[in-house]
Amino acid sequence: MTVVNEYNFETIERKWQQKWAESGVFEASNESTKPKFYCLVEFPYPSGQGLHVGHPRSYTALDLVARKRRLEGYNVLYPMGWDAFGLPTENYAIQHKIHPAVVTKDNIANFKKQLQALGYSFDWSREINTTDPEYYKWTQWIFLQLFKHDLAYKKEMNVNWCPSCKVVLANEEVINGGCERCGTQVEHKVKSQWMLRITAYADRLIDDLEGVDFIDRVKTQQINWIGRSYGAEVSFATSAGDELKVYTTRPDTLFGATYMVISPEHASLAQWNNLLENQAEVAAYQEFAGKKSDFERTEVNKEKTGVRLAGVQAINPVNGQAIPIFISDYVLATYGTGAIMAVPGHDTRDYEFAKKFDLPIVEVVAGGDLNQAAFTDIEEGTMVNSGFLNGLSVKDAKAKITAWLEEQGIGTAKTNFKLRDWVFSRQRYWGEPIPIVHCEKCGYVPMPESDLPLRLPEVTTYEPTATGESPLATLSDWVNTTCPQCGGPAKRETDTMPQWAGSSWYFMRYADPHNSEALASPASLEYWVPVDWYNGGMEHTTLHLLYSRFWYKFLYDIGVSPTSEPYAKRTSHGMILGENGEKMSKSRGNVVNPDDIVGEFGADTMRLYEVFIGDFEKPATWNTASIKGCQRYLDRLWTLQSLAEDGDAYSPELETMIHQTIRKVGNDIEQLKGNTAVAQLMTLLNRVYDHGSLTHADYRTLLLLTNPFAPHVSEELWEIMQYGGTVTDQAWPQYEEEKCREKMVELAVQINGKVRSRIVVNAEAAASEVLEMAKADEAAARHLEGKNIVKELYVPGRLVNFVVK
RNA sequence: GCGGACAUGGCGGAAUUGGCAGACGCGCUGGAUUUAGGUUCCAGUGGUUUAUACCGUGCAGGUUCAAGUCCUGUUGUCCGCACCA
Repeated sequence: MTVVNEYNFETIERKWQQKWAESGVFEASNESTKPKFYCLVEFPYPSGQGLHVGHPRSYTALDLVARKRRLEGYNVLYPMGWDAFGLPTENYAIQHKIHPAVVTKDNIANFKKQLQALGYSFDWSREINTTDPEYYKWTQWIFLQLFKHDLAYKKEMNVNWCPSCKVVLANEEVINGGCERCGTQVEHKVKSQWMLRITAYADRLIDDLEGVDFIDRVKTQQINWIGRSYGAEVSFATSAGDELKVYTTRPDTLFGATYMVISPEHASLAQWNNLLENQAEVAAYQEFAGKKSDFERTEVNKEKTGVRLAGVQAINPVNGQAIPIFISDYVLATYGTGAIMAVPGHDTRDYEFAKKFDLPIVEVVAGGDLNQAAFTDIEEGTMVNSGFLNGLSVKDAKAKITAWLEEQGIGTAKTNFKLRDWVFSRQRYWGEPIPIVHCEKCGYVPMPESDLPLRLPEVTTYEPTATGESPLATLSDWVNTTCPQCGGPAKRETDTMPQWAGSSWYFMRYADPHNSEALASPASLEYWVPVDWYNGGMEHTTLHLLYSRFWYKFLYDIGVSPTSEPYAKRTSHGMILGENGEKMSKSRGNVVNPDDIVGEFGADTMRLYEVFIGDFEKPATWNTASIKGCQRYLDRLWTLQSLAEDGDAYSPELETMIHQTIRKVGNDIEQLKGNTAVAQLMTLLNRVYDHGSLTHADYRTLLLLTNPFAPHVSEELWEIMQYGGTVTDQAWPQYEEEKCREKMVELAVQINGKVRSRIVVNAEAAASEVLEMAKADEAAARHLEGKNIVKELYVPGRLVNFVVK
C-alpha cells in the first residue's frame, strides 16, 4: 500500500471532532449495564485571558484514563463545566462597563472553543455553569439546609479584609498574611459575617481520609490544616476571685506551670481592669500588639515581649502556689481559650519567655538538661517534682492528671483544632445571593425553598464600596422585602457567596445536570457518586477540596449524598512553567496560548507533548522546540501506512515488544506516567522502522495504543486502513505476561562488579550452564586468567558476576 | 525554626525498587537527498583516552559480590506549616 495523502492534521481534527459531537459517543448514560467510571478534572474559571498550556495537562491526563476506560468497556462520565462566579470577571465588567453576565458568556464561549479544539472526550451534554440561576438555585438550596441545621450562622467578628479586592477572606484564602488572589497584605475588620460551621466536621474530615485513595501530600496538608490536638482544659483560680481557663496538650506538666500567659485581647483583662496596678502599661502593650500586622505578629524567631500583670495572680491547682500572669502576643486569642499555663521546662516558647523575664523553670519530666533548653520529648522521660505523678511516663501521667482534674471538677479532656469556621460572605456583586432576609421581629429568616432561585438583580453599576458593604446594599428596591414568616418589613442579605460555593458540589450536578426538582436525582447520585478519580491542583487542597468534602458530608447527613466521601481517589499535577522557567502570567509575558500550538502542530501533537513533557506530579518547563519529537512520532505513525502488510498475527520479530508495550502503556496511563508511556510507543515505532515492515495486526494495536494520546490521527488511520468501525468501538488490546518475556537475553559478565563482556543466552537456561558460558567468553576469560574465583553470582535476565582474588 | 520531597549529560527526563546508569525526546556533530534553507533519511553524541582502560548520578564517609537506589553526616533547591500551647 502507498501513502494515500499527506498528514493534514487540521482537516482530520476538524472532521473527527465533528463526528464525535454528532454521534455523541462520549455522552455517558445514566442507565447502563456496563460498570461505571466517573473521571473528573477541576472545572476552570473562565477568565478573559483564555486557556493557557497549563490547563490541558490535567485534562489530557484524565482524558487518557477516560478513553482507555471506555475501550475497556466502562460507562465513563468525563464532564466539563464552568466555575464562573468571581472577582476578575466582575472587575473587568466594572472597568469596561459590560455586565458580568455578558463577560462570563463570552469567556465561556472562548474557553469552550479552545477545549473542543483539543479533542477531549468530555460529555458536553452535561456542561454546567455555576452562574446559571438553574444551577445556583441549588447552591442556595444547600445553604438553606446548612442554615436549618445550624451550620450557617451570622456573627460579628474580626475578619481578614483584602483592601485591594475589597472583600472579606476566609482563613484558607490568606497565604503568609496576604490575599490568595492578589497578594495584598490583609487587614482586620470587625464585621458581621455569615459563617459555615466546618469545625463541626473537623474530626470526620481527618478520620475519613483513611478510607480514600488520596496522594499523601494532600492528606498531610489537610490533616495539618485542620490541626487536631488532644489535651485538657484546666481552670486556674485567680486572686480576682474568678477563674482563668487554659487549654494544654501537656496536662502532665501541670506541676511545672510557673506562670500563665493570656493574649492581649483576652476578655478577662477588661474584668480585671480595676484591680490592675499597671493598667497603663497593659493598655500600652495591647495597643502595641494591636498595631502589628498579621505578618509581623506571626513572624517567628523574634524576641518575646510581654507585660506582667500587677495586682492579679493565679493559683496552680495542684500545689496551691501563686503564680504570675502575663500578657503576650505569642499567645493567640483565637486558639483554645486564648490563655495558656506556661511550663518553661518543657515548652520551647515558654522557655524563651521565662529566660527573658527571669522566671523560675521547674523540671517535671526528667531526661533533659534545662540549662540548655526545654525538654519536650514525650516518648522518654519520667515525671519528677510532680507529687502523685512522680515516676510515671508522660503518657500515663497525662491520663492520671486528666482523671484527677475531672474528679476535682477543675478540668476536662479536650480536643482542639486549628481549623476555624468558614467565613462565607463576600461584599461583591458577582456571586450567589444569600437567600436569607433579616426581619426586625423574627431575626434571620430563610427564604421559602419554592422561591429559589433568588436571582441577582439586573443593575447597571456594581462597584464595590469602600466601606466594605456589598454593592447590592445600595439597591433599596431589591433589599427591602417582606418577612416570609410574619409578613412585616424585612431586608435581604446583601453579601454574596464566595467563589468556593458553586464548586463545593458541582460534581454532583454532573450526575443529573438538567434536573429541576432536585440538585440531582437520588438514583443518578447513587449510580455515579463517588467520583472514582479526581485530579486537580495542590493549591486547592485546603480550599476547594476541603470545602467540598465538608458540604458533601453534610449532604450525606441529611440523606442527599449516597456516601460519606465524594472522591475515591485524588491526584495532583505539577504546574507548567513558561519557557523562562517562571510561572506563566500575562505580566511576565511568558504565556503560551494553546491555540497557537494547535494551529502550528495540531491538537494530537499538542496532547502528546503535554504528557511527554515530564513527571506529571512535578512542575515542568514548556519548551516549544521540544514539541518536534512528538510531531515526528505522529508523522512516522502516519507514514507507516505504506509498510503495513497482510497478516492477522503480530510479526514474530515485533511480538514481544508489542506485548511489553501494551503492558507498559496501560500501566503508565493508570499511574499518570504518560511521559514513559509515550517513550515506550516511540521505542516500538523505532523498532517497527528498524524491522522494515509490519502486519495489520501490529498496526491495529499501535493505533489503539496511540488513540488515547492522539485520538484524531489514530481514528483517521483506522479509517484509511479500513480496519472497520471506529477506534471508539474497539476494545483495549490485551497482553500476555508470557509473551512479554524475551527468549534470548543479553547478560553483562562482571568480574568483581565491573562489566567485562556481554553474552547472549537463552532466558530459560540453567544457572550452571550460563556460568560456564560466561567463563568461556573470550573477554571474560582474559580477566579470569590466573585468578581464583571466590564466588559466582547469576541474576537471571541481568548479569553474572565473578568475585575473584 | 519544624515537617516533607528532591538533587542524574548541553536540556527535559528514564532506570522493573539493590543488578549493565543515561531509555525516550530535544539539542548538537558528520553524512545523504535538496540550487539553497526547511523537511526527511543514515551514523554518532556523559568525560578523559589510540585500542585497551579509567572516571562518572550535589559533597564526604559506610554497608554489599554489586549502590542513582540502603545507612550516617553535609550542602543546595523546592513545597507545606509557621509562636496552634
